[in-house]
Amino acid sequence: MTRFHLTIATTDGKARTGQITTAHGPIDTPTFMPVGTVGTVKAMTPDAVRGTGAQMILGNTYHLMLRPTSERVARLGGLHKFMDWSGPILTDSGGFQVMSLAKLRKMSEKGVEFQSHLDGSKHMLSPERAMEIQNQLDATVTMALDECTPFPAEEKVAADSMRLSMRWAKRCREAFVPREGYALFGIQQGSVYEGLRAESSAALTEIGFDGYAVGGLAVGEGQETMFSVLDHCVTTLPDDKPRYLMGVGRPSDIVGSVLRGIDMFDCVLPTRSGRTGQAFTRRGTVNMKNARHQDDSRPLDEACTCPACTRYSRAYLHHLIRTGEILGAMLLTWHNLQYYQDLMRGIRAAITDHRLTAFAAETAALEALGDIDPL
RNA sequence: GGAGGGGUGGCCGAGCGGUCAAUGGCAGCAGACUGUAAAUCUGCCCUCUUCGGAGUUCGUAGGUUCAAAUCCUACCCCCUCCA
Repeated sequence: MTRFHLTIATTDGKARTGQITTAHGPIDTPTFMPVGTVGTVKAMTPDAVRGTGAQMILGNTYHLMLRPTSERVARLGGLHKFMDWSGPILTDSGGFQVMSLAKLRKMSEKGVEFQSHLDGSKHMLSPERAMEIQNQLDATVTMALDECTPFPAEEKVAADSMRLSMRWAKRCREAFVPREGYALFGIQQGSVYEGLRAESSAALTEIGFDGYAVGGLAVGEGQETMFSVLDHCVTTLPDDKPRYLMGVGRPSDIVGSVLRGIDMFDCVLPTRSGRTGQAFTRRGTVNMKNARHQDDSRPLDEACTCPACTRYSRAYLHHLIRTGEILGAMLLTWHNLQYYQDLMRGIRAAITDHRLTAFAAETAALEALGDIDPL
């Protein structure tokens, strides 16, 4: 039987490395999940995504609900089959769109009424409906519907928002249909307030979830603040269940968060940046749009094994990005995802070797260098 | 040879007496991007600047006017049609 569960192999301070067992295969933690909002990791084939070492990807309730609709995906055999991703899939609940599409939705106790950004049609997303959609998508990990509280938020506002998310979390738990190897994650909110985060943890733990996410961070508060929030809010979550920091982040954000007890991450940064010309490398973050790469015959990252680095020059990658060619977006996305997965492998090895603190310092120092001229 | 049309900042192209250092677009130079309304968005883009401004621009040379990219004259180029 493939019961959904986390097995911790080694710990290093608050950090842990191990494996999550799911109905769709194992996930080595800490893990990074590439974002595939509308049923595709943009500019990548599933094989390529898998090839970088990614084991789990994200999909999105809101986007797939509108198009092609969860009912259609279900009819076609579920999201795994539909997009040819046989591994685990986690679907966000639409909670982030509550924030990012704030102008296109109305909140009530019942749920969120979205006005489609595609055609203006109205769609009621209640906790129950969010569970139904994610079930139809056949998500391995279903996320509870929450409100991603914007930053900054007054304590009273953050409290009201968090408590609404907790009431919704309970309704999600009740509506969720348990299946072997599948999971439902609750999402902690509370903005930057320690008391609210603790209250949220207690509420979620009381309800009981298969995993716990930390939401509402990396929304403009800055790394220092995010880390100080994580310092107190992560350990209030059960330590025998996966802990997922939603929407994070830069390499240094990820390592620093692992150091504070996080097991799972997702972020659009490697894919979006890949499409807009920014590459993460072992020599700093490089903007491939810059004219200084025009005649550079060297590889983007000499130590990287991805096709962009092993088969092409910086000059060619620069040319592709410059001319807006699709291949440029593909190659840089590929590279960034490879870099992120290499980073996660490095993190896991560092935990195993009990040297994550040093590893984190190196990552942060590298990022602080910024866009240096490498090699 | 005749009749028209036109020459505007790297390119294309608005403007047609003052509110014009001159709309836009492209190219160029940078920046941003954190549960994706993003192959997107933002800034700069004549020269100098203490960023308040200052100085030179709209084919060339004159002229009219308080004021000209805009009106007049001459000249130099370019395009279209006719012969």
